[in-house]
Amino acid sequence: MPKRGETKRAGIIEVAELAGVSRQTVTRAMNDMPGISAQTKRRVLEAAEQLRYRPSRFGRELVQQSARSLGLIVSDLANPYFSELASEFAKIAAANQWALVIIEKHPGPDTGWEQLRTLVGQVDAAIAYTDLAPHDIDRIFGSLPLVLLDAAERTLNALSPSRPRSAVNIDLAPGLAAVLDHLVGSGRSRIALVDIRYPTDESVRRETFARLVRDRGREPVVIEVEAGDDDLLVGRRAVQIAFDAPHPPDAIIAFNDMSAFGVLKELRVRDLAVPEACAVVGIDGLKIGVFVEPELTTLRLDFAAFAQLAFDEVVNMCATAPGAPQPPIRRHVSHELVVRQSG
Amino acid sequence: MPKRGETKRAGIIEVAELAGVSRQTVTRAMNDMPGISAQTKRRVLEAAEQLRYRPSRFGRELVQQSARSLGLIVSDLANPYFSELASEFAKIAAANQWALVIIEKHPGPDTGWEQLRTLVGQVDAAIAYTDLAPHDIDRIFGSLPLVLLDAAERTLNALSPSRPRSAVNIDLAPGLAAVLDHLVGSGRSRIALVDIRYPTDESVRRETFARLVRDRGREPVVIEVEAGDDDLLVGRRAVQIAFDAPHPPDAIIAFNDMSAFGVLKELRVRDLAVPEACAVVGIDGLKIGVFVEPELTTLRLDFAAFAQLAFDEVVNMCATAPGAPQPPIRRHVSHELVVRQSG
DNA sequence: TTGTAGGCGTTATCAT
DNA sequence: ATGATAACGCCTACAA
Repeated sequence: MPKRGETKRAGIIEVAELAGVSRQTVTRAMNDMPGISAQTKRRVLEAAEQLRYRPSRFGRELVQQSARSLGLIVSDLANPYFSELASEFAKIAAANQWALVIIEKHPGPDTGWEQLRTLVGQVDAAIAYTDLAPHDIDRIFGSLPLVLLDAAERTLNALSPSRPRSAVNIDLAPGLAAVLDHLVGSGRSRIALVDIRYPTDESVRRETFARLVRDRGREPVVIEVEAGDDDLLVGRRAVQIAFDAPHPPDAIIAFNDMSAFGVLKELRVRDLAVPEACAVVGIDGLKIGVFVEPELTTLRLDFAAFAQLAFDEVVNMCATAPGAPQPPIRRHVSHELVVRQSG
Repeated sequence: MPKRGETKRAGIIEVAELAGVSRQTVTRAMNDMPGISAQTKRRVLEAAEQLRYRPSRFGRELVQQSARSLGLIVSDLANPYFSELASEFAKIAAANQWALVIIEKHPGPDTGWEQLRTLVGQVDAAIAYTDLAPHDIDRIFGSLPLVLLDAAERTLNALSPSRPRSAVNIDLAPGLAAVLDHLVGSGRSRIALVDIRYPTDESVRRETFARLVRDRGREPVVIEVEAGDDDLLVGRRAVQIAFDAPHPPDAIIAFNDMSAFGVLKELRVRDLAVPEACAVVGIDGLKIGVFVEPELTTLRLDFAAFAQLAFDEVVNMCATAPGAPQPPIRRHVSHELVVRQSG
């Protein structure tokens, strides 16, 4: 029964009738299969064209048991961090004949909960970069294979153990150590970290940073900034806080590249030369880091490798028999220091 | 017959048997439908959980005739222009319960032709921002409803008229007129347009620009640059060309924001003050336009409106009966001038 | 080269 | 409240 107003689309049967052949012959023609004469094939394709026939995904996928649709949940695709990552997933997914379904889940308590469930229902596995609570994760994804990206330890530990859940996390310590060596080596003494306060936060960054700085005989400075919609403003705010205080830093490691751009901007507004008066280092290695002046020194994440790890794990989970145990896999990636002009 | 190594996923029948009920009762429990006792429902859900049961999309969609999967083809999702656009599509699609499938088709003759067909087969309609030849469009999309974004007139005219094809194009003239009024009004006399040469190009930009400039009693300057992988370099190259020539411009309208960033950068390298020595105006209105120094004056495109037009047209095409005529719809969007610091 | 039969997993309809 | 039956549209296997 066609829905209101819509006429039913032509099916394989109509095409078969119009072409005067069997359904099977239509299948052969449409899918470039052998065992059909050129003439019959042409007649069938003409009939299909005339009826605007297109094989139904549903019927086809049902019988072929395809299951190659990957959901990627990010908070905001307009954020270059997520779009660069999504771009890598697009390449990897395409190379493996998976469709990549992008789902935006903007931060906030219960924004579009039902919507999310609907979208997730269209997908055979998912990769999520989000700060959803463990409880919500279980409710939304059910027993769908899911790989979490850069999730808080606390979240991971609270996940239902019977569900297929893995994770790829970012290990900040090695990169941070490399930056600190670089900054200390170039004579910086008051090194600050911009740390955005998130509700789900764990302060693990702060502690790692403080330890690493002390290891190098310097005193750590942590600039705490409230999370905002706009990381650019977060960066500017960080500079305001740090430079309105008694002992301003001579090096700033931003929370990420986006906030580093804000740091650069506010320093320029205050006529503080970068890197002479203050070095600035970002985290992520976004492509637009070379757009600004001076070009941003940063800890680059290998997005392609990051995405590949997650994708491999998804495929792995999908291939595991449902009865077999699904030990949650934990993988890690870390950064590489890219020294440019800002530090 | 399960594929190599993989065990068949639990189906509704297994769940029904384990719970000791009929398939229909399982359906009722899984979908929160009425007509089931709380106790039975709980028993069924437990059985489902135990078997890691998840209703098959294929079976479900087959019987429900869903057809709510939208493909978005872009050349490079890591390019902020496309990701900001894609982000709007994600919001619109989600609000209408469509899944958004992102497909990257990087420029180049026959890169992943078969791959593209496979992906397109997973989708019920598509929106494409690409410079594919009309011939390839017909072969790849067949009779799939398709909306082209900012396609060349030549391409549109060559499309097979029997296929459901519409288009939303960008009308540059109104925005360009606004910029020129602004630049002339602030005393600029040698106004240049950076024009990237693409293979499929039509030089329509150049002509519109030249006409509008002459209308205002100034002499147009067109800086032609070969297309490259990197719009930033294109912008820098444009400045090199223009300022190594006898009469450099005092205002540059870049091909897009990304190349405008390159223009800004090269001007800074040459110690030319912006906007004093040379005004710079971008096109697109990307969010990162406020990240650079000085902030970029630009012609902003309303991405949300652009996407909404395309989406509405897709829905419209899908709702049209296959027998009914499908007159190709052509819609247009234009820019709004956003004056910031660079011009 | 072509046709026939069967089943993929689900939901809708109708009967109990 | 629950169950039996019939599609949904397609492809694989086999028969002609």
